[in-house]
Formats: sequence, C-alpha cells, structure tokens
Amino acid sequence: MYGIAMLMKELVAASTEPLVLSILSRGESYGYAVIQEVKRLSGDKIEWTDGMLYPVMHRIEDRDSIKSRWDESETGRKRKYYSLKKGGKMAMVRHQEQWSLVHGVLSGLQKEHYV
Amino acid sequence: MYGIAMLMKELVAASTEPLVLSILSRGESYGYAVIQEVKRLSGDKIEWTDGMLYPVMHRIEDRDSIKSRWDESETGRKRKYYSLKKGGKMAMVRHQEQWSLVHGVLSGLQKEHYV
DNA sequence: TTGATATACATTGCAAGGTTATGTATGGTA
DNA sequence: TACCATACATAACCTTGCAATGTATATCAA
Repeated sequence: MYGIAMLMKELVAASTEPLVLSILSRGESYGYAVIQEVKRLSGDKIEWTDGMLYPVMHRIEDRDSIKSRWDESETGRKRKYYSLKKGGKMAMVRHQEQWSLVHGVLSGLQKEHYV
Repeated sequence: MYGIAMLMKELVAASTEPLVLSILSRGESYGYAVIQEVKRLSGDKIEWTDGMLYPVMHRIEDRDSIKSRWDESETGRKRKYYSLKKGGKMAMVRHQEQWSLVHGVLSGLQKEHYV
C-alpha cells in the first residue's frame, strides 16, 4: 500500500457521525450510498467499510437523530433509507460548533509555530 | 452549569494527542501546565481533567513521540517535563494533515447546504 | 450456466481509550 | 490550622471503532 495513509481511529470516530448527519441533511440516503459519497467527497481518501458504518447508523437511529424506512430500489433490491429528524438537525449543528472550536485552537497553534 | 457544552467524547479522543503535540512543539512543558494552556487557548471551553491527561501523556511517551525528565520547579515542587521527539514532530504533521482533510469535507458539506 | 464482482444489510468479539474515582504529596495563604 | 491550588499516578467501568463473518440479490462476461 502506498500514498494515502489511513485515517487515525480517533479521528474516524469523531468524524463519522457529523459526516453522516451532514450528508443526510441534503436528503434521504442509504448506507451503501453514504459510504460512496464520503469516498467521493474526500477525493478517495476516506474509505469506510460497511461493517463500520451500519452499527453507526443503528446507534444514530437509537439516539433519535435519524429515522429509517425499507424500500425497493429501481433495480428491485431492498434498501434501508435514512433521513434526518429534528433532533438530528440539532445534533449536526452541535457537532459543527465543536469541530469549529477544536479546529480553531489547533490551527491557532499551527500559526503560532511560524511566528 | 450553563453555557458551554462539554466536548463530545469522540472529539476529545481525536483532538487530545494533536493538541498536546502542538503545544509541546512550542517548547518543553508539563502536564498541569498543558491542561491550563488548553483551557486558555480555547477560551475556557475545553477543560481537561488530570485523570484524563496523564494516561494520555504516558501513552504518547510509550509511542516514542515525546520524552520526559523529572525536575524541580522554581517553587521547589517536582515536575515531569515533556518535550517533543523527532517521531512526535512527524506524528504532529500527520495529525494536522488528517484534521485538514476531514475539516475540508465537513465544511464543504456545510457550504453545500446553503447553495 | 457458471463464476466473479458490485450491491446491500446485519451481528459478534476484541481492543483501545475516555471518564470517574481514588490516592499521594507539597506549597501558599487566610 | 484548614483549605485550596499545584502536581502526578492508577484502577474500574463503559463506550465504541473495526475487523471478521454471514446472508442475499443483481449484473455481466466467459
């Protein structure tokens, strides 16, 4: 393997939920598509496995941030579609605020380094 | 308690090590001072406990990113001073790259939301 | 028809790491 | 004398990422 290093575990943990919520805020989607979308948006740098994502989706649903419904795709295959609930919208904003806070401190420290 | 919400656990896990490494990249420091520095830099929004930080410092040292030495402070009290090693400098850069990547994807999604 | 690949979701088990609680010890101050 | 801030350490608990494994269907090429 060469090139892009895998994301560190802790950063994956911290980014998974905000990324999922942000993607669903653009409209209904399903697990497999979310994995592909994250890969696309990151320029192939973030590659989630399904074994990682599905438990996360269940957890977020248990927390009442998203809801799901089973439906058939155009191809006849069954899919579980997820969409954002009101609580999920609020959770997303909270995540974004906290990310901004930490990112601000970190980038501040990085700037200081060159002064 | 009112006002600032506590950082989510996952975000704490993802930010602790890069923050510690970045602070030490400015020069030698010790546990208690690192806690206060993070509090200051975050505008009192990030308040680490010592029970949380010391195991982190030990882990980072085990990973060979930092080294420590015991010394006396001006007040005569004993302190464990930490400083960045070569591997720690590289680890810090790797953390910063990964943070930038995730932050880019997240902020991209947030912008999209208003288009 | 056979095999390979992509799609699509689920669960089990291990390891890693934050949090809380607890312990030890010293210096300054009211 | 009592209390608080300073300063470090560790044990127990709980959450959670993530790899491994399983099930099932659609598509397409050989």
